[in-house]
Amino acid sequence: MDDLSSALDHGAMPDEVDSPVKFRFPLLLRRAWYGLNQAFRRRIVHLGITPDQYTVLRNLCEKHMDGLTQKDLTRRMSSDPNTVASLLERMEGAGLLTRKIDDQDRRARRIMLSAAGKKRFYQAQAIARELQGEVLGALNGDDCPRFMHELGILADACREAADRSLKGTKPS
Amino acid sequence: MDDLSSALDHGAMPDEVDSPVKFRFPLLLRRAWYGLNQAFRRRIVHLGITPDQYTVLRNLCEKHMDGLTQKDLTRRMSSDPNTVASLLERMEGAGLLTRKIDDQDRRARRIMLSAAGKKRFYQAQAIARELQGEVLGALNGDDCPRFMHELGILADACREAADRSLKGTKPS
DNA sequence: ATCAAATATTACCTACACGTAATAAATTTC
DNA sequence: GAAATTTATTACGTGTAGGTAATATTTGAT
Repeated sequence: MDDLSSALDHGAMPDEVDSPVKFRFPLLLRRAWYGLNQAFRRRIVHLGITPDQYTVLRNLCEKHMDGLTQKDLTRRMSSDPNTVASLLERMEGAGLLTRKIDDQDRRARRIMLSAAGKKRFYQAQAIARELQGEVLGALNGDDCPRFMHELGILADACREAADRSLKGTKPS
Repeated sequence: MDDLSSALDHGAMPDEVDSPVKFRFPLLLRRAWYGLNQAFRRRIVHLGITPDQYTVLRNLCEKHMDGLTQKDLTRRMSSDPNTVASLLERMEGAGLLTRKIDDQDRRARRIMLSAAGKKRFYQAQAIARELQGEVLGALNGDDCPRFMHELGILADACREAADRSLKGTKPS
């Protein structure tokens, strides 16, 4: 067809040879994550929060009465400082939390849940649990712990790959 | 502390009782997806494309010489018509593909990969395969097929939950 | 043929992901 | 203890997720 593909020796090589479409990890991961996220978003839209905002609320609510810094939150959410900053800005505007300069480290800001934020969290948590139950119900209960263990291994491998890819692109 | 939490009977109920943090599905899924996406983005940035653009290229390249409509692409990517539209607009501007009105249905636009797009895809595909190999290497090879099968089941369950959540919010 | 309903896409909006650069405060180094 | 480095955050930019509404074309009912 063209000289470009032949230059790379990729005439008409289907990808399915070594990994059938239905089993490719990135595809399945994307499908699962987008689906779960969308389902949750649609179910909590009436609470005026998004899935990511719920993640913030959950992290703040889980035995962190002294609050968290944005850095802590960023790490716990597998997220990014920039994203977390704007997320918290919106949530502060909505009255779900407060940000105050940390006493020990005046560079950092300590995030504390407001009463309204706590209430909103528990409302959404009931919905989250219901949804999680529906989804995990599709799996044989006995297989679940092992599956989650393996997903955890892969999640760690993904994060490590991301960290490795930051500098030097791939240290062989 | 406040009257709001007591009003919902949620004094200080830790979430870990029925599902340890390390095993919660949404957390693991988020961590895996963000990590994988970030790793891939960092490894292909020099090619001038993003992971989502790669997904477009892959779908167009996989035995669809007659092209796909945006609707087709949207479904195959587990994505959204709006997102796909702007994605394709950028990619068309970058010369990776062309959009022309479909002959059979003049509402639709048929997307065709350009030679440059095809070349870019094969360059990125090598990187994608390498990355996938690194990540899946963390898992015992024997466990892989079963894991992928189960992940597929959950992915389907997530999508179905999302579809169910569109109308009626939750048909009880 | 005509009008109503369904469908593919675009336009516009808000929220998030994440990169780079700037700012400010802490820590290390000399 | 002042200067250099590290670290937490913000400011700003591009790209993606996805909602609503508008537009255009096709399909279906009359």
